Amino acid sequence: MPELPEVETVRKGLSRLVLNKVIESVDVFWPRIIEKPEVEEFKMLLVGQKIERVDRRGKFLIFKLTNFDLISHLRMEGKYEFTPTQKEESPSKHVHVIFHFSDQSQLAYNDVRKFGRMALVPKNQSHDYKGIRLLGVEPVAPDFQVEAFYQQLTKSSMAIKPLLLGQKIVVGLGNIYVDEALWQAKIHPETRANSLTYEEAQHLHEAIIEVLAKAVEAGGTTIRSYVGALGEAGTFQVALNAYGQTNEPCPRCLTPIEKIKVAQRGTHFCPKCQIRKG
DNA sequence: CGCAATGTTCGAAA
DNA sequence: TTTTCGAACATTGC
Repeated sequence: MPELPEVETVRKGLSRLVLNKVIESVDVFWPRIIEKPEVEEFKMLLVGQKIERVDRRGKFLIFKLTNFDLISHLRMEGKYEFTPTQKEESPSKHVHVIFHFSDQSQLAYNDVRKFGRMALVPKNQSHDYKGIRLLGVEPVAPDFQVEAFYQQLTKSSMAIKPLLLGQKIVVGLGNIYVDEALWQAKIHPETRANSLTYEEAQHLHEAIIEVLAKAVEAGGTTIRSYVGALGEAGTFQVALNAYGQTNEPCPRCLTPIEKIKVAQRGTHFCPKCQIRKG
């Protein structure tokens, strides 16, 4: 589910449903989900903690608790499922963590591929956490500036697509929205970052902001529909121009969209609009 | 059966 | 030392 727009939608959903809930107990069925501290301590420290706020940094969710920050990354397929009353049935196959609240409601973490991770760190220390510390800027003004963006691009010989997926320059883009932003900016995904002109960087900068902002506004793009999971705004709320449009006509020039592999990721682009030069 | 899937991390190679 | 590349993580569905 998760690129920035989807994570932001989940954040809003959680803010609505679990704010001020007090954790009574925690179940962990797949210990590797918990990065730190060790599982028993993780469960113990969370008892009695109240959820005061839910924040987001890049694609990371941050639960602001009484005495800790609980960091959660959904990776490829992580989902949160809120249940207002205690559940009778045993948790479904792909639920790996359950937070039980004092009012009998509960929040379950479901993740088919088990790639997601959680970590508990001291209060207000999430910015120091390994995965968060080196993140680039949020893709909104005034954090995200063209001049700085262009300067960063000139420093790398990587193809532009994997560079943007790396989250080191600007956060939030994943495989779907990076294809969309590059299509909108008319830049070939394999173009070397340091061969982009200032003007191309400007177009890309604008495209990144617009693509992500529109998707946030629409509540994210859902490819697979999962009933009952937070952040499932429903179906296809954002029209995709490139991603998943293999052989479909480019909405600008009607040339069939092509699919190639770039840095081991499926990559969709228009061979006419997005000419590779660098 | 083989491959691809909304992401990050780690270690090796350059 | 730094940057870049590819494999690994785990499961499902086409």
